[in-house]
Amino acid sequence: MNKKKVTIRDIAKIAGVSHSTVSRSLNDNDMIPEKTRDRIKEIAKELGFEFNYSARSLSTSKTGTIGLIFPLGFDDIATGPFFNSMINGIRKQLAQTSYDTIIDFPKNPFTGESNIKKLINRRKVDGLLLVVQTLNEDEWRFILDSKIPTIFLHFRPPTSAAGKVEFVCTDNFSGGYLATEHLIQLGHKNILTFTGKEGYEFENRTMGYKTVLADNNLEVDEKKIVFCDISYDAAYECVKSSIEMIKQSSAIFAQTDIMALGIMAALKDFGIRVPEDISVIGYDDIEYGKYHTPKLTTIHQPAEKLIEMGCKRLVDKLSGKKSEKLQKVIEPTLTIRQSAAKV
Amino acid sequence: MNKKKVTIRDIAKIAGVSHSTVSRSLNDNDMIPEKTRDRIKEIAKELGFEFNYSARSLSTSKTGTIGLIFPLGFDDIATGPFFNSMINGIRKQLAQTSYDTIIDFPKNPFTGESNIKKLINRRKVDGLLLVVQTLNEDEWRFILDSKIPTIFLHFRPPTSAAGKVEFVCTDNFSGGYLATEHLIQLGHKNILTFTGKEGYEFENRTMGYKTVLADNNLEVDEKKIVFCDISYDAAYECVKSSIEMIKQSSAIFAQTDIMALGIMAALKDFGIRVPEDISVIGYDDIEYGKYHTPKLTTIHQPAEKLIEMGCKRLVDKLSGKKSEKLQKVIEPTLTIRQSAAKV
DNA sequence: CTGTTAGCGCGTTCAG
DNA sequence: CTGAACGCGCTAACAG
Repeated sequence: MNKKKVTIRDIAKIAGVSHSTVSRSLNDNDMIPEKTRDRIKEIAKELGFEFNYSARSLSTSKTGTIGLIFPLGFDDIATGPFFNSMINGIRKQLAQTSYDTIIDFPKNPFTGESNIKKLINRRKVDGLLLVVQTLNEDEWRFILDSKIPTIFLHFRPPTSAAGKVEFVCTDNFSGGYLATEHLIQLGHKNILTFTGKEGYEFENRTMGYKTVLADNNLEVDEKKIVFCDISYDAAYECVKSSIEMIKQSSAIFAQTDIMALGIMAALKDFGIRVPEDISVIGYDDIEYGKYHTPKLTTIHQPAEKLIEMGCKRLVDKLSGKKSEKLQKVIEPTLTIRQSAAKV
Repeated sequence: MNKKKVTIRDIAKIAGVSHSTVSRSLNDNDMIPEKTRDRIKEIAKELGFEFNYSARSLSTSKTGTIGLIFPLGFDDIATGPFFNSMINGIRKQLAQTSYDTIIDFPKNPFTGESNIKKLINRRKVDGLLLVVQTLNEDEWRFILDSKIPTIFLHFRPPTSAAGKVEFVCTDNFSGGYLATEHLIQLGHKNILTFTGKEGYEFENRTMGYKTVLADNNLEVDEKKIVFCDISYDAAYECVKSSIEMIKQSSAIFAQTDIMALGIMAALKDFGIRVPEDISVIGYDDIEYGKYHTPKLTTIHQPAEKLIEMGCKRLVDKLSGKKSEKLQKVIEPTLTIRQSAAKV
């Protein structure tokens, strides 16, 4: 068979034209009469020809691949499901284009080297999709200087840089507000929240929690904000250490679904029923929430929409297609199931 | 700043040597005295130089990237956790090398095009890591003809091709045997198994189940093999439709952990206690199994080991390092927790 | 040991 | 409309 890689010159020879004619035909250049183009495409197809992207990149400076920077450490039960479905969503979205996807951690976990800089320097990608929380000064300068099209997905870039950068993320303040408001509307007055120890998204969710409390003339008690690692286990343990306070409350706003699951497991061990004795609302809307008993009421992050917008915009930029600058905060929505009930 | 990409010629000019000397130095060619090499490397580092991989590939035919073919549809609760941790394990393993990773579905979900062929044709990768169940004739020929180094991970290549190909997978027969044997040792005689409707891995697990039953002079009853979709929901429903048979059994071998979880949820709704009334053993050892009540007894798939072996071997092949041909079936192990008990 | 000279495969002027 | 010629950045003979 065709063991040797076929090049445009091979096609040229067969077609009896020069290799530039082949190049033009395959790139749909109007200069070449359609008849010739078709004939050449036909031959190319028969030979199973595809451009050699290395050669092509060298002369066009376009690689035809997008760099997806995606964090490490999300294979655990803590944050896994959400990010897992996110990565698949991105892959699916990109599969609709002709771009290939290089996936990398933000930093090399062994050397600490910045993969963003690496990919740019090696000229391996045309654009970047960043699912990262932070970037250091160095990386910022690099991205900006290199002018490489870049979109932040899910995480919001630092406000100082927000103007220069494109992003699409969800409104965590609004999500926190929404979750707590739902609890209030169910008649709850004494509401605890379990939040993460770090990360602006948690700060914002907590801010939403506080705000809606104040808006409804309910007391905001700092003690009711329980800081805890965002794993199932940690949430489980936190319940134990906060059990007295919990017994005096009628509802808990868990700032991740996984925490909600850990909380509910611990509650069960204490003989506290959900939602009869206490209501629980989560955040993320991971698939598993639907299968839990009781089914988890939660805040839905519109990840699909976010991914679609981000990927489309990046591809538009890369292909020179005009579209609006993307700087968008999407509103999360409330998904009512069974774990939160009237007081 | 250095807005323009720096090339080896720029370095050459600064160092007062020719560009080939720079190339040789940066590639650690012994011909160049170490002193010169160091000086040049120093300059390169200061300028933040990295090779332009397109150019490099064009002359060496090496891209410095590995293609990871990873299936679609594993973002769900059904099979998600296992494959999710697998993808992260591979990423981590590859991060220890200087290879970048292009990730792709086996086929483009929209056009149906083979991404394996695409990546090879476009000359985008040096080697392939295949986490796929099947390959069509066309793809086989392509891989073989192109002589691109390829390793099958997790899934075993069709036996007809097993000789020509390198792979590392786990022994599903042995896993099925192990799981059922554990149940037998606990004194169970009437054992059901919930298996998937398709996939050789399920066939083999079932074969292991049957074999150990026979080895222990226990009846093999085809009715006790419950075929069901491998999702949580499907398993849940299957329990309902098989409830009479279940009531006459004392143990269930669920061929995935997720099915085990669905089964246990359904059992609970029927007021059947695990493991007091019935024992359940799973397969996969997903993280969540540890958090379930009761904690799930299951078969552990040595994914880390498999990944390490596969990635190392591929990198060895790519770098020309001699190492043994990889054609290995790894034994799974039993992880005893709480969901299976003495009869 | 080092510089010069060819390509690698493709895109792109620039003539014709 | 089409072909010849050059260059992208790098590696690899081939001389010196």
